[in-house]
Amino acid sequence: MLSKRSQYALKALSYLTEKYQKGPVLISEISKKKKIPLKFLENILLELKSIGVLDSKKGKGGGYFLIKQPAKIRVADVIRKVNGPIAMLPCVSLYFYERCKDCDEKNCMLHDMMIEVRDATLNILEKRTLVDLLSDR
Amino acid sequence: MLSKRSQYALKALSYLTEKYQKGPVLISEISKKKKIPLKFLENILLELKSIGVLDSKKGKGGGYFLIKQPAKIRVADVIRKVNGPIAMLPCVSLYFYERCKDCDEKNCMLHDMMIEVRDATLNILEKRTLVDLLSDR
DNA sequence: AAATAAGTCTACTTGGTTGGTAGGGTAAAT
DNA sequence: ATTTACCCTACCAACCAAGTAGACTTATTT
Repeated sequence: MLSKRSQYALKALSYLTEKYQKGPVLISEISKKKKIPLKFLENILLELKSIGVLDSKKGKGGGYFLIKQPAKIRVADVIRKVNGPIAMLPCVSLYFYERCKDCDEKNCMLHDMMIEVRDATLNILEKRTLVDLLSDR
Repeated sequence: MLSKRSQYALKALSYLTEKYQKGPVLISEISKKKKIPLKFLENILLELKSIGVLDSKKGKGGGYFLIKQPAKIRVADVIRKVNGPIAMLPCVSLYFYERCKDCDEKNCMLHDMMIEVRDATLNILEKRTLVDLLSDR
């Protein structure tokens, strides 16, 4: 399941996509328009800065804004940052890989099946970008 | 992410698949062979009875055994019982549906994308059965 | 009938995660 | 210097995951 955090992140980013290249947008504005608790949203946006999709300006006239083309910001990357792994098992995760004890990956059928699931999922989430999230309203 | 519970469930069932129609198997045997904490496993097996894939006999010579052909027991159904929803959002879940507030499903692109992900996932997990989990060792 | 084997049931614990909230600090513009 | 707005740290309640403990019930064997 996607966390609230991820859903909020995507909603906020989709709002910023609508306002792309129109100057900084207040956290409070996003919060109000997308019905996201303000302080929670602050925290999420801050985290998103680390994947280089947005930046902020302080002081009057400040706010958040995308610094990357919305069409180049992949849904998968947002989810990975905010939610964590997309795969169903650590041992099949590309970005959060962890070896699994008590299971030889070479001949574990569960492993193989979960790789298939991962690929099918990524095939969708890595092709979709913020632009695909629009017409959301 | 799949819970330990689900992984244990699938491992236990795959062991029972190997022993299909060879009489009851002790929880303690499964526990030892598959390295699953005994009391935790007890609990999981008990829960699995409710989806009608296995039954048990008490007393000496007792144990657990499959009552359905392994080739007809779908991985997806096991996961649903033990782990919960497979979909990434409640509003796109087939078996655990919940309407999402603050998002009109009719024109929420996130919703549509997650339906795609769900279908891609189910296309794999509903086609695979316990038999496909073998050769696991 | 008693002993033993085995699953059943209830309850508890421990640790981590989720979804927040509170409040002061810092930087930038006017 | 004041105001605006993001930054940072800390905290909290509720929930869930993973597992443990122990008594209870049912079935078999002697």
